[in-house]
Amino acid sequence: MREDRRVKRSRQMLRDALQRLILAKGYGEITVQDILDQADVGRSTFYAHFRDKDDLFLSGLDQFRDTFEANRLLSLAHDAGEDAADLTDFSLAVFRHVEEYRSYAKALLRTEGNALIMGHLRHLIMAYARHWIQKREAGSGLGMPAELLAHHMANTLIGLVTWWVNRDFPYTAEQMDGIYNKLVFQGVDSLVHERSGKPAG
Amino acid sequence: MREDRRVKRSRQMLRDALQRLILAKGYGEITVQDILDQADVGRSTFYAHFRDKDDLFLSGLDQFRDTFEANRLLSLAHDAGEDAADLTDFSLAVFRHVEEYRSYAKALLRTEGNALIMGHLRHLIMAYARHWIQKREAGSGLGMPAELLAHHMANTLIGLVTWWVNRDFPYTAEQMDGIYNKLVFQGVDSLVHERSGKPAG
Amino acid sequence: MREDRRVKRSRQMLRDALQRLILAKGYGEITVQDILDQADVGRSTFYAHFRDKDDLFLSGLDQFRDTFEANRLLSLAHDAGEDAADLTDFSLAVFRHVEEYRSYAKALLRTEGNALIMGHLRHLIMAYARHWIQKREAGSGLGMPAELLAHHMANTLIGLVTWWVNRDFPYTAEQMDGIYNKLVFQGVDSLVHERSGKPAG
Amino acid sequence: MREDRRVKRSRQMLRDALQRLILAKGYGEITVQDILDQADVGRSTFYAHFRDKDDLFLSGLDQFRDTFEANRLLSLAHDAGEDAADLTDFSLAVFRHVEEYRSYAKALLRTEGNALIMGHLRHLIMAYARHWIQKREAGSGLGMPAELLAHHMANTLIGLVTWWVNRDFPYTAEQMDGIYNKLVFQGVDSLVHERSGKPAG
DNA sequence: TCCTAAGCGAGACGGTACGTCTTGTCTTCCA
DNA sequence: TGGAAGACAAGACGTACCGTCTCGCTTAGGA
Repeated sequence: MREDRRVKRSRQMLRDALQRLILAKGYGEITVQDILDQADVGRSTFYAHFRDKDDLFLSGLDQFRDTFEANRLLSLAHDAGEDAADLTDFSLAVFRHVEEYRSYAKALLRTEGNALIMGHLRHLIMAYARHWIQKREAGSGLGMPAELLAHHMANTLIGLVTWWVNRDFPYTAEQMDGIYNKLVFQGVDSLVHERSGKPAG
Repeated sequence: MREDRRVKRSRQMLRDALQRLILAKGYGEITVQDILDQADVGRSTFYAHFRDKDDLFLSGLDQFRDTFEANRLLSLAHDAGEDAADLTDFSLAVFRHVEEYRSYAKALLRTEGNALIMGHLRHLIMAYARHWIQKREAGSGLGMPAELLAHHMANTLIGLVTWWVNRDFPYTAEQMDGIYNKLVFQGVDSLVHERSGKPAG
Repeated sequence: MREDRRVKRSRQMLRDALQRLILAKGYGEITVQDILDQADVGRSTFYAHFRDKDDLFLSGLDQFRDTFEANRLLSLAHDAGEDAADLTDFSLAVFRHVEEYRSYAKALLRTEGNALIMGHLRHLIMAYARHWIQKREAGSGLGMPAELLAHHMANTLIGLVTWWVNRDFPYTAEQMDGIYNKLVFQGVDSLVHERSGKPAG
Repeated sequence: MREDRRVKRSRQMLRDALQRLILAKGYGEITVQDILDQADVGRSTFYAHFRDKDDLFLSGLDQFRDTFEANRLLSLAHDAGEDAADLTDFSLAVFRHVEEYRSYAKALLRTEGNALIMGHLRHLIMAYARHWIQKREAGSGLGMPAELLAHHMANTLIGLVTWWVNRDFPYTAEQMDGIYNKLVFQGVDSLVHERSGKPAG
């Protein structure tokens, strides 16, 4: 009976239901019963597959990440010979991805913060940041732990995305990525001292 | 009968109870009943004074902020003629304050995130950031909204504090403040002495 | 706040609700939620007062017993000088009581058996039986443990009542009591006028 | 696949599993899932063969009855010419049978009452009682319906067995049968008026 | 000093959601 | 292709908290 396809179906129906509900009322307001009704699934089925609402959400997030990753690598396929998993590409991909799913992103941030997703996202982003740092670090001290740096880079990206989403996307993804790079790599001083008109498009 | 002094006493007992409980089990695990027991106060009294647990917590936070602010200004009293409320001083004061209340800070961060306090803190810090920005901005465009910048500066400070607390204070407050200033004002590039191949966003 | 009268009221409302429901659908089919709805009481209130449905039912049974006992003694008040709590009177009182609450009795027996009430009833009746036995036993061995006898007398009463109720009361209470006395005290042989060939066990 | 022998095997495995579980935890505490696990059988298999737990139990009971009946007749084989199915013989056979399976009997009575088995047993016993009554009744009125009498005779037997089992078999089967006959046929009065030492063995 | 409105503790209450459990049906796989 | 495995819907259970409420007792501050 290996891998009954009903199982996969149930799990997906639950994920879809949750997603719909997030758009409709925001993550925090959703009860397990809501999900059950929306997915037309029995209570025991839910708990057979997921520990709780967060677990379900995270499982969706994993799928999301896979999709994101696939898209990102695909879009960089032509970039042969180069290391595709560069942080820059990564941050831009993040902004673009968020832009693509704007309404979902807005719904997720409805409840200011959502420690769950933020923690998860940070972990994910930090992996890329660590990678980038390792490449640059070679032979030279950083003056601070790589971990702290990775933490900072991830935090900044998340912070900008949050701001961007909450303000209803006042810039393009490319502009946001420009801002991100400036803030993280050059710092605030570079803004004050230079005469700059607009963030580089 | 206005301003029965029992009122003030009840409120303070509740705040103290919450604080003790935060140290004991972390904010998230505390129930209203816990607070009632700890403060030896009736349920109706609690709800007469505070809307809910968060409200009580925030009321404590306001007190905290006042204390913090008083201390900070006091410690800068000698600094006559200068604007004491400078951001630099501010960030250092934050690190020092957190250091002073390390166990409380750790307890608060036990539940990764705590959107409530973080949101509140960000607002507070952003006020200082806005002030700083206004001073530097004079006459020169920033290339991005001051609000975004303030957001970033607050976020970074919060991020560093969080990292610092979770890693159990591996640096002094002064070192952390140095890191903060470097990351925010000079950016990551300044750390990497070999010119990184980072292309302009 | 001693003996908050709300408490008594809640408990009584729950008991009444259960009684109504027993009449309506039989004990076995009733869910806690049914009771809550019927009594217009919150779930937590229910569980604050009773462990579960059976507990509620038994609490009602206790009331019932008190009423029964009060009535019985009252109706025997004139019978001065004699011991009113005689088993004979008791069995008749039982039949009469059951007759008075016929519909309730029928509802209770809907689910053949109901070990809960039967066990409880047996205990109650055995108390009377023990009393009767003690009076007769004086000085003469019974040939078997008094407990066994009490058990038997109670069982027989319950059995007759059950049969009577299930057959829809084909006799009067007085007739049933006569049958009960004959079966228990004289035995089956007394019914069969031809001397049966029954060999001694 | 005529009468697939798997079918018979499955049915027997389920019956055995139930029996083991009854000994282990008492009938009432057993869930269908317990049986499935114990029998190492799938859920659908169970429901393919039995309506529910009671059905399975009853099917085992039928087997049991057949065994009982076979034994009883066998042990009376020499008694040619007489009607072997006499009630007296029957009651004694019951006590002996129960004695033989004492641990199983105890397990079954763990949950005071068990309306299911009791109802079933009563039906069975009543058949014998009816038979006995018919023989004695010839030509003489009983003063009460034969059904009621049969009910009473069955009830009493069950009651005694229950008491016997719950008290851990304080008498021999023969002694119990003596008590049974005395209580049912002579009645309680006979105990009080006669000077008797011990129930007739 | 009295007395009176408020503050207060105690905790009952209705309500909501949870995660667990068990049942009997239904779908899929496999021999 | 028919039987076994087990996924599933349904829904009851008892628990945990919440925020509202109803009590009487105590107590402070104005008369």
